[in-house]
Amino acid sequence: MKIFVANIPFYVGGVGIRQLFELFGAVIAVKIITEPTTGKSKGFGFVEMQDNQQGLHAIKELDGSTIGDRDIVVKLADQQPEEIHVHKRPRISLR
DNA sequence: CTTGAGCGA
Repeated sequence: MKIFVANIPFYVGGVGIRQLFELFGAVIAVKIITEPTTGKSKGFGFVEMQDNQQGLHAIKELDGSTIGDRDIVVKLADQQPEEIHVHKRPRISLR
């Protein structure tokens, strides 16, 4: 499941957020949105978690929690991944 | 552009 995280302090990067969510389960990917030019964090990002239950649990526990000086916002992302089938076959293309 | 609402290329 995909999770939207906002109000992240600018000095906090992907690793920090990852560690936070790994407290609740396996994290597939973390993406902090950054300014392409400067590379500075926009203060929000996305976390994708393996298990939906753990994801919901993470949202429940982490939303409103405080990192440094800011209360972060954690909710379900608008656009969820296509489908969560455990048997994701690799897409092979031979050249 | 020493900046804080919002959902990414």
